Amino acid sequence: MKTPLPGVPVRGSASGRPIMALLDLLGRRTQLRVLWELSRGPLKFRPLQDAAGTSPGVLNARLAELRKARLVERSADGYLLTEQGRTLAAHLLPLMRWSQDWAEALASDDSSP
Amino acid sequence: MKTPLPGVPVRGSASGRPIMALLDLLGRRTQLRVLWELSRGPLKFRPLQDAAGTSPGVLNARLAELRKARLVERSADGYLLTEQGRTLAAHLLPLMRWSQDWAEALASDDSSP
DNA sequence: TTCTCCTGCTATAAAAACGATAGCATAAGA
DNA sequence: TCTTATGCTATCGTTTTTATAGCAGGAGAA
Repeated sequence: MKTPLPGVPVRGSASGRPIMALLDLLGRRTQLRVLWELSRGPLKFRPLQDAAGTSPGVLNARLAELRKARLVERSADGYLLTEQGRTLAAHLLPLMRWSQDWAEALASDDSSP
Repeated sequence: MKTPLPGVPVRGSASGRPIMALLDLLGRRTQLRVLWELSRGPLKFRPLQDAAGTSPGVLNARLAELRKARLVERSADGYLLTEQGRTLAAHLLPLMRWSQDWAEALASDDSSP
């Protein structure tokens, strides 16, 4: 499948704007998850597959996209975020805190209708 | 389809951890895009459909998920981010800047091998 | 009332993507 | 040589998405 990159039209947007390419790239199944798992350190193919809970075919497709986008590269230790990949992942880390607040808010909603 | 929410198992993770529910929720096609478009202000169904470049069926599914997750609600002006939705969207905004840097880096990579 | 719009969907079918699983080629070790 | 680890590719059934058509309810005009 075509990797969304800045400068080219992507699904749902013909503008080629970088943000649209990014939202399309990250909006593919397990893509955020792969980034998340790699943000903790490099992983080889199978450990990454287990960590992300996906199939080899899908993982391979995601890795190809991330490599084309220069967010991931191979190293002796396995797949590794590039410098760019790390700055992107840095934006994802605060989501962990956010998600905990979200969970609490949903829990209190549920118990007080 | 089952909406991923904190506390329940989601695709690729049985842990029920909030971050996993969030990554699954956001990793559905056009979901980030819908949040992105709504972060600019409320939109009614068809304008939102046009803005996100999607079909009514998918948009309706995404809105249902976002409403179950209490990130979006309906108002007289159309679909609107909740307070929670706005704090999440606030984490997305820096991605615009990041994506521009990314585009520049890719462009200079391409031209200097 | 009847005729248009507009809005917010639902329905359907075909195409694309995904998930689960099997298996293969290569290389290192026992 | 036999086993194990690694990084995939292949296949097939299911799910999801895309594209498009259409409908019900409400507002306003004739």
